[in-house]
Amino acid sequence: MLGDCSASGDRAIRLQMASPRRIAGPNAKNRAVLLDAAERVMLEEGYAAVSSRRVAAEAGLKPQLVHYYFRTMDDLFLEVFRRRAEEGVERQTRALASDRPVRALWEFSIDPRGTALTMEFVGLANHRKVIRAEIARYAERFRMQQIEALSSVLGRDGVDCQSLPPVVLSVLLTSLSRVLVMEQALGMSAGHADTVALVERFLQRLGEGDS
Amino acid sequence: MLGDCSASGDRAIRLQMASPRRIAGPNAKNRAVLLDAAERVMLEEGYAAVSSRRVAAEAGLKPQLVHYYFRTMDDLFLEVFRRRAEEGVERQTRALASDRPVRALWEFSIDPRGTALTMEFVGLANHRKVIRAEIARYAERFRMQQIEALSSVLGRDGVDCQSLPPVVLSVLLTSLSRVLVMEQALGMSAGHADTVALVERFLQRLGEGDS
DNA sequence: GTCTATACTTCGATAGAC
DNA sequence: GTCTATCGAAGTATAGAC
Repeated sequence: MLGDCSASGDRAIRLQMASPRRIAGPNAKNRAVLLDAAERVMLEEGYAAVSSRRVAAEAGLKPQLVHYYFRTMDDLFLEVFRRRAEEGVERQTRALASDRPVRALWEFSIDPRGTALTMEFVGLANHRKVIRAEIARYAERFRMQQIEALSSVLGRDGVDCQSLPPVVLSVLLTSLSRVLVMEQALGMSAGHADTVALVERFLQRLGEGDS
Repeated sequence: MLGDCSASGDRAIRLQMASPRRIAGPNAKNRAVLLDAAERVMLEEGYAAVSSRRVAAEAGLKPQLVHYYFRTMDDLFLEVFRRRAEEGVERQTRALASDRPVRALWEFSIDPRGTALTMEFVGLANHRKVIRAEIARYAERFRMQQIEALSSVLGRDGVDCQSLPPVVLSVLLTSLSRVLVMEQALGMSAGHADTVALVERFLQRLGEGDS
């Protein structure tokens, strides 16, 4: 009768507590198509617009397929996030290893696309704890990486480490870039040019002036 | 204090192009109840959770009543925003008029509740242009007010106005407070204490040290 | 002036057909 | 291994009863 559910040959433990429904393998072609579509919708219309139906339409697929490739919408969000976060870690690693690490970091941070997506995820994190945990994990990783790199730079270039600890510089650069990009999205620009100029002067003091 | 929009009598032109459906007057008691409920939901679960059903449940009313008091959900969002924005303008005016204006401004900006709500609206603004326009309008108003007040303070206290123009200070304080609050919401704290300490030192230089 | 009944749309998710 | 048919809940909004 009923009892014999997931019997032999399937000792595999169901880590995902939920349904035994079948899901596509991680390398299926449509997975990437859907991830791209979700990301596009998220950027253009905000996370709230990312529904299975909307994403499917964007990808040119049937809505139900979203649930074949991703068990839940949270799974989809998580994968969109992880993909870009991993890419971000790599880009930041390269930036911090360059000959002008602070400038490279700044230019990387001020890139609107990355920030816009991040802001969407931060919004999403407000009411989805799985997402919040994942974002926090990566954000701390980013900051630690920055602190480490900035420590050696600030020590080397005769900047007063007392009045500007590396961790504070990290917070400052992150804050400025985030808010500048955010305000630009709103159509604001008051004070932006002057603020960027201030950062440029600081970079020059570090010997990382504009080439 | 707030723009008491839909004026008296009924010569009032239907600016809202849409339906002639009847709507409650602006002072009906349940309006405030619903606005409060919407704000609470927005803060606790994010803007995406603010649906007519959810808000009604929070307010202890029937879902359809939301549409009696507010023609559309956007109208509801706008009124929640305007109410707090007007209050914010007043609070900032008082802060900037105090004997330690920069400190008062900083403490006002770093208040989590105000920032959290603002961030929700910024997220919402990504895909609702009516909201975007309204937020931008108020944000510029806030900044202008700050610049004006900071100009006299910076001039007065011997801070080098060349290297730190008032508008840049405004952008800096806004950015720092926004991001600090945002990160706190994610459970992050790395570098926060040090950053706050830096701001404190700056306030001291302005003669606005902690009493 | 205030609220109810209800239409119509879109949502996430599952079961089961190929 | 891949996709379709379909369910039940939740979404916005309107028309009309009290």
